[in-house]
Amino acid sequence: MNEIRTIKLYSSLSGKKEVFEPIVPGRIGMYVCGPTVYNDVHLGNCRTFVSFDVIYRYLQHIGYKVRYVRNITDVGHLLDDGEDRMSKGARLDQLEPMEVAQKYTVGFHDMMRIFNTHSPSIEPRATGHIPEQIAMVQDIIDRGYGYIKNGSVYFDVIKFAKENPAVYGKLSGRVIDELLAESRENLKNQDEKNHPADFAIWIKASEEHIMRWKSPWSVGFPGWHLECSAMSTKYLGQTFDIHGGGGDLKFPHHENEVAQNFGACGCQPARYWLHANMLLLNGRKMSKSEGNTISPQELFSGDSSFVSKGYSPMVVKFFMLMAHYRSTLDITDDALLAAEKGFRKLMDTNKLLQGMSIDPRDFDGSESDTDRAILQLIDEAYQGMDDDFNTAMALASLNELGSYVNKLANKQIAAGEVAPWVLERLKTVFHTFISDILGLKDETSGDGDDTVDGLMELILDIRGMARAQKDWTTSDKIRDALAEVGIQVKDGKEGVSWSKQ
RNA sequence: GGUAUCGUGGCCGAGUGGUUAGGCACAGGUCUGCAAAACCUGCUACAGCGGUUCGAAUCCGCUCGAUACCUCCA
Repeated sequence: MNEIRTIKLYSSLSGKKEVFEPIVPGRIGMYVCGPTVYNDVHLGNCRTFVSFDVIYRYLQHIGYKVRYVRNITDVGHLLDDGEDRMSKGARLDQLEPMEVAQKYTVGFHDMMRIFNTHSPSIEPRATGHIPEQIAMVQDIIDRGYGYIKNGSVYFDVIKFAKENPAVYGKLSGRVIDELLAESRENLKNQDEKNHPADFAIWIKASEEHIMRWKSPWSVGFPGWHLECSAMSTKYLGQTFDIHGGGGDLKFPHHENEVAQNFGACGCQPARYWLHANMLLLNGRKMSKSEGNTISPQELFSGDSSFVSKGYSPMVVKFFMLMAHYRSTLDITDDALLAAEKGFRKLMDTNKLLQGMSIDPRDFDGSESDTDRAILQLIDEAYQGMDDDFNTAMALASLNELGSYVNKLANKQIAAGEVAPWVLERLKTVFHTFISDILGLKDETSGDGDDTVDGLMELILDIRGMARAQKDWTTSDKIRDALAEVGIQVKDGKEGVSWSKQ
């Protein structure tokens, strides 16, 4: 068994990069906050889940057994008026809450498939874990951090923060004194909470509320942050390795999650907290109300004033991976155009590489500078991933490796300069990074379509014959006609190849 | 207002106390029947102002700007 590579990751809890050490050697428990299924999936959501998908894939690639839990939240998010989000959606659409949840869950899964992400190991639903949530509310009450008001249960943030000053606020950088000060002013517009910073963990359902369950305190429903605490505990244990999510969940969601877990068990839920950063559109945050937004579908179809054309899902994914997951990423048409070209080039290079072989008789038997450079770049690709999953760095190395591939194909590097085993290693690494780690796939080439491949072979063969006779009219006609249907013919030193644009 | 993060060349975007990130675009070249593709070369930047240092774009301070969070939000 190979030794697992040492990786570093940036944890929001400590605010710095740390060397990752699993609780159980060789195994990782990772929890990522999934979507609330009351709406079509947001593009920013896609970036977060693509980021964690790559993290999941890489951890597995380097040898960890990973249990990846990503929830579906189908209850528990409150609106301003206290109405549950799910039931509001239900009323508007005249659907059962579960119907709404089902519809958007399916849509979410479709989108994740379009982005070629792996399914989590477990995808628990909040409504499927009501008993666990009720049990956790009881634990919190038993440990003195919950109080009951008219059938609802609230988490006593002030008491918790005072008794655990090193815990509350650490993740999001909140200052407890400020929390206390701020509150006095707000004390007048009181609701049931003792303090504005407190939050509901169980809510008594009003008469017309459709989603309701029996509990010791009332017929009601669980609070918004509780499902993640309860489900992560159930499937990964009280303390697990990695907790992830979008950066905007840091506060209050994750901070309160920590408080709940700590309040229930006296321990930190996760050792490392990872947060993916936001997506911007033309330098500004995406906002529906300001019209500064684009949906995944609009991005794919080009049906939006923000883009000049449609971009395929893999181009969008590649674009996301060109940036580090912890940086904000600005979507612009120019940037997407650049990503599209870069992606196609990488795919073409990979295709070229996978078809290459070196005749051992050409190999001069010595290790060359080229060999060393290639091995060095491969190492750098891995180092990039080891360093907080820096996909941008890994892609930069792949691009540089790609230039060697092309040079080799163009005979600008002699075949004898690359050792056969180095070429094999390069082929494996390229394929591994593109398919297994980054989860990219070539969506434009013939993709094993024998009919298309056969036809293209015939067409290019005829063109070759025409060219041999210097019949430029015929050969150019073929080239131009193919270009019109989006097929680019590439005349190389080693013969003709083609790719779909 | 409070709290964070960030501000990199024409565009996007890594990185970082002293050495070329990478992609796209652009210019020149090689190759080619022509073109495309590919390859080579060039464009060498780190918001502004101070400070620390032998040396800072990288550390510190201030200013300006951006983004996020401050109980809807990936």
